[in-house]
Amino acid sequence: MATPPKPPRRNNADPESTRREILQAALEVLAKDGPESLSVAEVARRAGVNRGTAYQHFPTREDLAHATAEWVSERIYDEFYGDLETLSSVNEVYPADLAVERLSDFAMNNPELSRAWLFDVMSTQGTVTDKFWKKYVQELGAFAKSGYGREDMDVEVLAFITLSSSLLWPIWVGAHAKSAKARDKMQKRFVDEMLRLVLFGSLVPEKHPDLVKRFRDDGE
Amino acid sequence: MATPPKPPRRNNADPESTRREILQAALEVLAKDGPESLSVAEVARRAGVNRGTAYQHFPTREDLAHATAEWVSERIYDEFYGDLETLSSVNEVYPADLAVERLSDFAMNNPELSRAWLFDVMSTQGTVTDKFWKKYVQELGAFAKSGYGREDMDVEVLAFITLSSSLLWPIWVGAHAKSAKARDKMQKRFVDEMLRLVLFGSLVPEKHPDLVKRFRDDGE
DNA sequence: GATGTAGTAAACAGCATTGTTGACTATAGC
DNA sequence: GCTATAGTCAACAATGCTGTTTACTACATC
Repeated sequence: MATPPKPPRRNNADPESTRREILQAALEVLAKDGPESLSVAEVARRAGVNRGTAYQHFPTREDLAHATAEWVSERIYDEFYGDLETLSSVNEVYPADLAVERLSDFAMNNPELSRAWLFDVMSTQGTVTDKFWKKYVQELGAFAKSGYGREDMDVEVLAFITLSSSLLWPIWVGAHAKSAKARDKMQKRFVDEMLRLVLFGSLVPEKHPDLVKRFRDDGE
Repeated sequence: MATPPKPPRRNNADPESTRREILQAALEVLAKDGPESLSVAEVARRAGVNRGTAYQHFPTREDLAHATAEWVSERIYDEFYGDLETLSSVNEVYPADLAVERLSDFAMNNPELSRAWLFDVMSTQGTVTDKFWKKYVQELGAFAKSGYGREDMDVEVLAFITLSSSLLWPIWVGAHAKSAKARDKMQKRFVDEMLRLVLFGSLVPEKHPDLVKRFRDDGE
C-alpha cells in the first residue's frame, strides 16, 4: 500500500526557526487586521504550522500577541538601524536629506512592519518602551545639537510627526496608487515635501509677524 | 403574580435615534478594537439595544461596518467644520496658528473619532472619498494660494502630514500621559512644535546649501 | 378599535476560535 | 539503541458570533 505523501517535516533541531516563522506570520496577520483580531488559528495556518505547535510556543493568544509586539519592535529596529550601526562612526551626523529618504524608503518597502508598528502605537496602553522610537529620538536629538538642526525644536514632537507620517504614508498611498511607478512618484512627492517642510516651513514668515514674534520671544 | 420590572422601552416613534445610538456604539467599538473586530453583538450590547434590533437596521455585519465608516466620516466633518461654515465668510482665510490649534484641540477632545478615522484610513482599500479629507485639502490649498502660505508646497502631502500626526498625537499621548494637566502640556508641546515647524522648518539652511540649491532649482 | 411600525426576547443552526489532551513520528545526541 | 525534543494529527468541550425566525409588546396614527 502506497504511503500517502508525507508533508515535509520541518527541522525540529531548530525550534527557533519555527518560532520565528510563527512570529512572522503573526506580524503579517497583525498588519492586516490589527491586534484585536489576531487569532492563533490563522497565524498557524499562515505559518504552515500545526496549531498545536503554535500553542507549544505561545501558551495563550495573549502570549502570542505580546511576543508579536516585541518581535515587531525588534524587527523594525534591526531592519532600519541594523546595517547602519556598522556603517556610520559614532560622532558622524547622518545627513538630513538621506535620513528622510531612508525612512521613507524603509516605510515604502516594509508596509507590513510599518502598519504593525502603527497598530501597536495606537493600541498600547501605558508607556511605550520601544527601541526603535528611542533610537530615532536620540538620533534626531544629536542632529539638533550638531548645528545642522535648529536648537529650539521639540525633538520628541518632531520625531513623532516625521516618524508617524512617514510610516503611515505608504499605507495611505497603497490605497490610492496601484502601479509601481505611481507609488514611486508618491514616495518622491512625500520625500520632497517633507524636505521642503523641514527646510523652509510652510508659512510665509513676513505674513505672520505676530507668530514670528511669539517664537522669537519664547526663544529668549 | 408580580410582573418582573420591565426594562425601559426606547421610543419607537423615533427609529432614527436608535440607529444613531447603534452607530455611535459602533464608532466606539471601532475606535477601541479596529474595523476587523467590530461585532454586531458587542455593538448591540454597548448601545443597550437588542441584537435583533441592530440586525433590523443593518442586515449584516458588513453593512454595519460600512455604515459606521460613513458615520465616522460625517461626524468628523460636522464636528470639525460644522460650526465653522456659519462663522467664516467665504473669502476669508483662517489664520494658520488658529487652524493648527483648532485641529489639535479637536483631536484631543475627540480621540475616539480620530482613532476611528485613522483606522478607516489604514484599512480602506481603494480611493478614499472622504468629505473631511477633501475639505481639509481644499482649505490648505486656498491658504497656499492666498499669499500667507508658500506656493511651492505640495498641498496634499502637507495636508496628510499635518492631519495624520495631529489626529494620532492624542492617541500616542493618551498612552503616555495620564493626568489632564499632563495631557494639556503635551498638546501645547504639539501645537508649538507644529507651528514652529511650519514657520521655520527644522534645519539650519546655511548648513544645507546643497539642499537649498536643489529646491531653488526645482522651483524655477 | 384596527393596523403598521419599532423594538424585545428567545431559540436555533452553522461556524470559528480557544485551550487541552493523547497518540504518534522524526531527529539529534548520548 | 535509548531518550528527550519538536512537531504532527485528531478529537474534544466551551464559548462567541452570525444570521434567521417566531412570538410578543408598546406605541402612534388612522
